[in-house]
Amino acid sequence: MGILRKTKSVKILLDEFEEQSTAISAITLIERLHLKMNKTTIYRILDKLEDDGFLHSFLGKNGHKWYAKCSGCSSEEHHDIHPHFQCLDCGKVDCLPTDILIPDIPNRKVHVSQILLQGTCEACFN
Amino acid sequence: MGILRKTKSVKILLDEFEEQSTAISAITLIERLHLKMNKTTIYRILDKLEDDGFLHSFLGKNGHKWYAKCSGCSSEEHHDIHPHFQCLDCGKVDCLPTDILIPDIPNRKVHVSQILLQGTCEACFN
DNA sequence: ATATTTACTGCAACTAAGTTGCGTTAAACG
DNA sequence: CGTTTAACGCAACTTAGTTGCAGTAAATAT
Repeated sequence: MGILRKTKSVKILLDEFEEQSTAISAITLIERLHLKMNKTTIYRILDKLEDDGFLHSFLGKNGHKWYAKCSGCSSEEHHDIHPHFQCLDCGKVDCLPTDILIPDIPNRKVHVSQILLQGTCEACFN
Repeated sequence: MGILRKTKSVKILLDEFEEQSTAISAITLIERLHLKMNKTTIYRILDKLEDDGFLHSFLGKNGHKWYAKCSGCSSEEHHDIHPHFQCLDCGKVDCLPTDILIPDIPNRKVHVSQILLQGTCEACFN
């Protein structure tokens, strides 16, 4: 049901995503903010921000949860199904604007696609 | 370092994948075989069968580990990077022969791609 | 066929990400 | 300022997967 009150904790988390355009894992946030708030709070707020269409989540390598800002989503619909790129050197995860074409598959209907690419990122490439 | 001895447990696990062409999650195998072997053994054998190039693994929804037979892989190289399809109705997961084209991404080098499609499968479609 | 070696197994205890219940705190609003 | 209740912190839990170690059983040698 999304965020109802703009608490101190909510503001702190929003700031984290404002400062950084890359995706952030729940684990990273828990480490980074453990003096400021409890991990339960972090998970609950992330959940709600996702419901609100402010963040979207996906699973990185190891099946751990990552969050990144949405662009143009609402609480009604998430329409930012894009691939994510995780750098195997520095671990950074970005959203890729690139669209990957999912071909039609006979007798199946694809609703969701989760694409995680792994390799070497811009910064680590040089 | 792969399988060295063809034990009873190894044979039982190989049979599971022989009988079924779809992917099987580690959790399912643990449930299904808990009278025949310990979960530690299951995880260890699956690991080794993957090293051997007999199985490949990937993460399903929830980040849980799934395994499926390889076709034409060796202990040197896995070259069956294909998309996987998980049915949201029955939960079944298949390997898709379809190739999905990963476009070149400026200043990044893609090494691995993990594509999980979710939707409605053949059987649940009708 | 029996003995020896050591890879493999089972068990119990652990790790770590994420969840739940509940009593307390602090936003929001009259 | 007082009341309401959403949100918080804490501790305890859940569960997938891992680790260490002593005992078992494949494979190989005798």
